Amino acid sequence: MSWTDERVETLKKMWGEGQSASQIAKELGGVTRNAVIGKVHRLGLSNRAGTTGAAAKPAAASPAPKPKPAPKPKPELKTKADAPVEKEIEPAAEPAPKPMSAARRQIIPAGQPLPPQPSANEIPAEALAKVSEVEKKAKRISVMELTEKTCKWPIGDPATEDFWFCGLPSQAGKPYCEAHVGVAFQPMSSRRDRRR
DNA sequence: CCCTGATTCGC
DNA sequence: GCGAATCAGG
Repeated sequence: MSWTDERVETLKKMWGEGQSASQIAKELGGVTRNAVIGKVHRLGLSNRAGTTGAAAKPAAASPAPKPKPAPKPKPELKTKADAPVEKEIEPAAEPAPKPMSAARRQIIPAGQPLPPQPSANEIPAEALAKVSEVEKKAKRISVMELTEKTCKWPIGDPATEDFWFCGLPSQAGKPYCEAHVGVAFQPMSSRRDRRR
């Protein structure tokens, strides 16, 4: 497989959405995550808004600081009719005030306890914030799509259609993604350390 | 062991 | 330019 325009586009899009290299590779097919990562680097778009595994690398001590300008403006591509090019979503910019749709707007019914939904008890505000942030990127997968490797954090009210699972990649063994593990497994004494 | 991205280097 | 192998880390 070669990096056609389309494939590169998909790569950019997904990478921008925060998808992992392996997920992108899987989506594209015919390539491994290494290929994806390699391409990402060659394209100059490496760092994203916070990665999981090993992001920031010293990159050795190369005395050749290469600033990467290359904004790479994209010339308008006009074909027959104005095809709805694409809806580039702004990467981690601002928190975007909850654009909740009417459906999702549904307020929590007082009485029926929602799923695990942390009783907002002693959960660190930052953790909760992280969760709500993550929920925006959630894949919204159905129960059928859950695997050993997807976050099984339920979002919404199971009694309505307004329900889905996070679906983001879960970490080894754990049933939830990083963010949800944070609020799911609160030791006993909430926070303690904090880095970054 | 699962996963993540980063880097290297032969092709 | 490409990407497997390797590295480094969670």
